[in-house]
Amino acid sequence: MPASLHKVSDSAIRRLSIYLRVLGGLASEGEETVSSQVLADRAGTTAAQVRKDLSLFGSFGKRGLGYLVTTLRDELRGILGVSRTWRVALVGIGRMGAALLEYPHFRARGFEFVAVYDSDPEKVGSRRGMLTVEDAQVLEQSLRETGIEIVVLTVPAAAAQEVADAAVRAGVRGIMNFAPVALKVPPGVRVNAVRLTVELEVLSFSLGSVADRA
Amino acid sequence: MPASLHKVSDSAIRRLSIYLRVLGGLASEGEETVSSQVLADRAGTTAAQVRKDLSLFGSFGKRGLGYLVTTLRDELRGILGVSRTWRVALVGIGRMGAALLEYPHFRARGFEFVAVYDSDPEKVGSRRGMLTVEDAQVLEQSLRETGIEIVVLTVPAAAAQEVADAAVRAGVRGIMNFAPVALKVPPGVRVNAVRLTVELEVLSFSLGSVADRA
DNA sequence: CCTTCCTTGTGAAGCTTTTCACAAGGTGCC
DNA sequence: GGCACCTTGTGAAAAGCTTCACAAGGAAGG
Repeated sequence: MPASLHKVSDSAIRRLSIYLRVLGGLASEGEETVSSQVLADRAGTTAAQVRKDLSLFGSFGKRGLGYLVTTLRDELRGILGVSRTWRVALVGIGRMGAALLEYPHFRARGFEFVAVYDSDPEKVGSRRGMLTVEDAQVLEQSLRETGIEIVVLTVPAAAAQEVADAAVRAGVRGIMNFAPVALKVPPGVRVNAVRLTVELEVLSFSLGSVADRA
Repeated sequence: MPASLHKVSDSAIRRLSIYLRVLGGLASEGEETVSSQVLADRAGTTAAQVRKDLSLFGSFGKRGLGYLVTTLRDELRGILGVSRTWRVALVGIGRMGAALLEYPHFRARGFEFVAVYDSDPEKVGSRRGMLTVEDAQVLEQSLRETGIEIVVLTVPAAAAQEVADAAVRAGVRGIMNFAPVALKVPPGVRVNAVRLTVELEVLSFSLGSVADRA
């Protein structure tokens, strides 16, 4: 029944991450068990979907009772790979980059920024909280030396591919890309794009057509 | 062949938005025509997918030639509802809110912030660029009066549902939600969630399993 | 211990989305 | 004007994802 390597869909993983967030909330409310129905309600999906998603990785529930909140939370952490702390680098420290650097939920969930890069000489050398902005020119070597595996990209679109290439050469395997371009990376490297304008345009489309759903 | 009201999938709309962005780039490069293949490459999808997506709304191409860049761009603007300018309100002006307020791509694509709200007395009354932060208490009435239809939510999770309820009462029909909670809204109101932590956890998962794709 | 009730895990069905493959239509060169 | 070549639009097939429905397992109370 476990299926660690049977390919699991992206949307299933997204939901697991959401379940993990919900379980955190339930745990701090003192709940000990939770049914797939309640989990689904809080996560914005259906009970069947929750059970199916979880069944991709094992049987975590108790029939007649539900799931043990903290146990399931720990299982999900293991599945998602967030029992550990991930060291993350930020490239491009504009307003968006600065906001992400301080974004409390990242650290709370095990993602810690340990390096910041920018190509603007005005910014290089300045402090950002615990960190000093490094020159983007040293990015490749610096990433390689620190063994950082995840990079968050908040650079202008024109620079994004170049930075991504350097990061990949340095051994980075995961990129969270805020720049509005489709990055080309070799197999084995995963890019997750955050397209803020797209999200707004989807809203715009929905508001335009009269028919809609909740 | 046009299918304005045949339900169109969310992912198709997301891709249309991406095509629109790509077409903007092609236009400013002076390209006059583009094939589905080139459009697909730049958008990170396949030629067949591009043609299928476009065919949902009409026949915009010329066989043997491709698509006229500016014409298709204008068609997509119409389809997505961004030929007009959308007046948008921001609720919650922390670091993330401030970054979004200045995010250049929003305005460039026709989304203009025209109001900012926060519940922190320290912030209420302060200026943010052209705008003055208003008290979240007046949000409902103020939104109603200005007829704003889209709201961007960057408030703490605990406050999000309450704010969303007020916005909905004020006639808002589209919400871009950055708070890590699933909002409950009535039919006819559309919520688009931006889950930054989820995106990182998807990366974490991909890096954990050895098998991976580009 | 037995009965009743509840909730999971999961094949199977149903639905949606993507990919395939090719006829049809149009371009541009000769 | 004709021919060779290119690219779209689109049914049909394939793949993927979600929903359904229920047997099986376990809890709780009497």
